Amino acid sequence: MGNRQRIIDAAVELMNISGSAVGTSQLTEHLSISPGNLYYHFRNREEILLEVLARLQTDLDESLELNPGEVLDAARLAQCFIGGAHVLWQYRFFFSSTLELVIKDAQLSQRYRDFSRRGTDQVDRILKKTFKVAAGTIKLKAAERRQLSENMWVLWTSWPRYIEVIKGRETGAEEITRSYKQLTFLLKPYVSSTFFTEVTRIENQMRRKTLPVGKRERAV
Amino acid sequence: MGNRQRIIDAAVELMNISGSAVGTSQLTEHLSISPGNLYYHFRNREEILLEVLARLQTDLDESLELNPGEVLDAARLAQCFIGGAHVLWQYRFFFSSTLELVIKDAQLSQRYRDFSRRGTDQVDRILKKTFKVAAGTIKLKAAERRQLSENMWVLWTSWPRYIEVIKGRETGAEEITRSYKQLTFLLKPYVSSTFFTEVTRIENQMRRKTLPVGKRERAV
DNA sequence: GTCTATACGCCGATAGAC
DNA sequence: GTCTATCGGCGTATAGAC
Repeated sequence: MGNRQRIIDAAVELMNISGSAVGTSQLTEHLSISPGNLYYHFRNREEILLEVLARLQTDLDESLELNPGEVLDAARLAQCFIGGAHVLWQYRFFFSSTLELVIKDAQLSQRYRDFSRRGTDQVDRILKKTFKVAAGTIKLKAAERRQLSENMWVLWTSWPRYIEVIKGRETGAEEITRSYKQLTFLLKPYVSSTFFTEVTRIENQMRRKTLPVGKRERAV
Repeated sequence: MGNRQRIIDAAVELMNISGSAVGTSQLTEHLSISPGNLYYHFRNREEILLEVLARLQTDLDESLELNPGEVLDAARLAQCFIGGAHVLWQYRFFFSSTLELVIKDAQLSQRYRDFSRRGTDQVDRILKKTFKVAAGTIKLKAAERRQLSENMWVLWTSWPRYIEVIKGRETGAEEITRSYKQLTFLLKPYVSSTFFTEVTRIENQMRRKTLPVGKRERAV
């Protein structure tokens, strides 16, 4: 793997550990490369973050983009939310210190706004399909559903760092299940009880799967 | 007002504007005092943040602490959530960069954990009283209510910075109403419709009051 | 309580050799 | 593509005069 990729990986890894203030020197030291090498691959620190954000977008799209005609059952919903939660966990530093990361660069700011908007839209489309298949007794208007989507997006993206700060490190991947549980709880009033039972069943299945195996985490 | 107080105020003010990386030099420059003066009042940067956190706790308690026998109607609930939202807005930098702020100091980390735990508990007590007075058709067990409280706490504290990053600066106080709206939406399924109507009525009242008057904000 | 002066380290970034 | 060497700036913190 080229150094360009390694630098991006290191940025994600170190910022998750130490926070958004991680600098280029720490990256080069961690990778045992020279400052000159880093600045050969990137004009400046913000350009690294632009790449990180692009990768985050790609990774998250993979979990959240639905095929047009696709029918969304509980298993598929779980796949979206659990897959997405993994991605959000991997890039958790970005959501907890967004201002600090983007403040110096107008382009980066705009890209993040687009990213966030897109995320909310994706959640909203998922909810729309969900309610089409498994509507509960309470019906939501489009504006209300949108409100719910935005709440879920903010909660979802904020959850990883919140947990980390509150529970300390070495919490890790088993909290993915928890994130899924908290998120789907917001959905509960608006879906049929059979649908929610299925959603919960998947959660329990997940817990049994991930917990005993232990550290299932990728490079984080 | 003594310089000690002014330093704490400046820390809150500048970190809201520029993020958690604001340093002692920027504080002293902003206040036109010497570095020596700052370090006369505080041993180090973390000690300033400890004071900020203490003030945040005091301010938030004022909005969230209930008298033991107190009955909680919609107006009182709104008072808690709107008053609290003002406080959270004033200290918004703290919730968006908690890790960065707290990571270097074990005491500060612990204090923040306590603060966060206390906040969740306070929200939970408010919900408990609310459901006692205005229970909806869906009943919650204590564990579920707790889940809801934690969701609300994370959403509530994350909301200010989220809005700021997404909508850009100069959004300000009118977003308090929005925060209240998003938060109470989570409550909607679990309270009686008359109670929620009342909650919404207060929101509209607020919007008419705060918007035309414009910048109602205190020193932020 | 407040100041000046200063030590020391880290960070972002560049120049130029290999 | 990668290195060494280096610059200027800023951040935390201290010593000691007033």
